[in-house]
Amino acid sequence: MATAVKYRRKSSAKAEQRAATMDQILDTAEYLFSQHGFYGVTLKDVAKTVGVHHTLINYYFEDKKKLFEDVFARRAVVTSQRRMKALDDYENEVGNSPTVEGALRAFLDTDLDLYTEGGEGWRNYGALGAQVASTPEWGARMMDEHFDPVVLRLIGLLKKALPECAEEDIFWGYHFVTGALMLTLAKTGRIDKLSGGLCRSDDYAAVKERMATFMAAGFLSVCSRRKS
Amino acid sequence: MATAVKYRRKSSAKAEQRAATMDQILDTAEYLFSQHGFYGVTLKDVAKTVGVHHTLINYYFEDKKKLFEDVFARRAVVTSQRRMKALDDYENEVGNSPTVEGALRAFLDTDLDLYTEGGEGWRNYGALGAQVASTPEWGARMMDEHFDPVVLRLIGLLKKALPECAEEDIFWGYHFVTGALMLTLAKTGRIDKLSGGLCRSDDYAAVKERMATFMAAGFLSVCSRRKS
DNA sequence: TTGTTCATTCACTCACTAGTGAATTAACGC
DNA sequence: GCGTTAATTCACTAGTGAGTGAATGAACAA
Repeated sequence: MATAVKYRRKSSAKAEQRAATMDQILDTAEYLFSQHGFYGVTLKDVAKTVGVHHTLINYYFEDKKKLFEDVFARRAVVTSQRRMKALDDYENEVGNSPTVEGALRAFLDTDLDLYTEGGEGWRNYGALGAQVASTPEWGARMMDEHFDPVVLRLIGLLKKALPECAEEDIFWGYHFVTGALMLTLAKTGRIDKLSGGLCRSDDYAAVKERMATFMAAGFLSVCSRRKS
Repeated sequence: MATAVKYRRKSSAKAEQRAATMDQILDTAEYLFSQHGFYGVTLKDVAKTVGVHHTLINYYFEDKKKLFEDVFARRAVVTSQRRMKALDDYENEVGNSPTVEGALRAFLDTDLDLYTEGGEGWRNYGALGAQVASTPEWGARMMDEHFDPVVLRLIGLLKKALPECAEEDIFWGYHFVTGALMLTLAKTGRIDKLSGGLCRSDDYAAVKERMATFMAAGFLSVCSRRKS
């Protein structure tokens, strides 16, 4: 680039305002999309909740679809990187002998912690992700785009932990794991009613306590069965 | 997919015509809702696909919401009763000593068979159910309304099979099971890409082969851990 | 044959949707 | 202070949504 681009220090007031408004829009859209889906939310709904004119959303985000994708992408990169790092750390720790439960813990517990500690925004994002994941329309595509690398990393570790296991069994096992995780993040309140209040949809700690153990046993049983 | 042809059998009674048209509308709506969700489908979309005027849908079904609920309810009763019967049969067979895997097989395999053998309509319904299950808006409510009895029946059996197990563990275990089942029925095509074609989203037989075993081991591991 | 019933369409209404381009307002940088 | 730039709103467009009540026309019952 021959032209000297002048990177002026953005005056804080405007830049801050811009960032703040965009964040508010993203947060609100995230929440509303997580409750009603893409088509169930209008730009006016979002604008009204934020307290700005609805065309401001077109000003900041190309169009509605772009807004949706930006909402999704914003946190996808965070959770993806976090889990990737957790898997790296785990592998560095155990070298060539990972266990199924260890790998699953690196993957699942890291994420569940994020949703536990990340505040309302993260919880809304979880619900959005869960909905996206079970939507044929763009579900698969968006999950692929954002999460394939981490997932394949996990699967690599699982293969190492279960060297005799058929690949299909590992993929189906992973499929069961995501299904369970997604329903957890969906936070629909169903388990609350079903259990008469004994369990709570938003009790990620309870899930963390059980999930990796539960799923690890599942992997082992299916793989050993098929080996014989 | 759906043929836009009106089958006007001269000899058929009006009642038959009525039923046929309503079924076509239900089938089409079922498919479209399963792909795009409630708000992602317009009555015109449905009407156009069926090949009738869009106001005919208001004639047969009070309004859009009622159509959606009718679509959902139509097959909910079938799968619910089928699984209920399977659980009854299983209990009659094994009396007072059910196993976790046995109970899960009665519940899961019966349903997976239905989706395998039931044709396109059932597969669309499965995808719809999966989407509904992870939607906070009405998800929990609709699942509660239609499936609570069977689910509590299953949970009763699981408690019998695991008398020492903490109730929370059983509920969370069931939660994992549904999550996995729902993602299966969602049929998003994600596992296909992820596994490089090794596994196929619509291969319910593959799921049936693994799921009950996998989940039963999960229950056992979590319950035994907590007992100690 | 005729009058009735009912599936189906038609002509509209009213509200709302996403998006655009011009206008306004406030903050910057000089 | 002054011209510039960016945030925000305003006035509109063009199109779509669900739903209603009247009209059509075919089957049916007498």
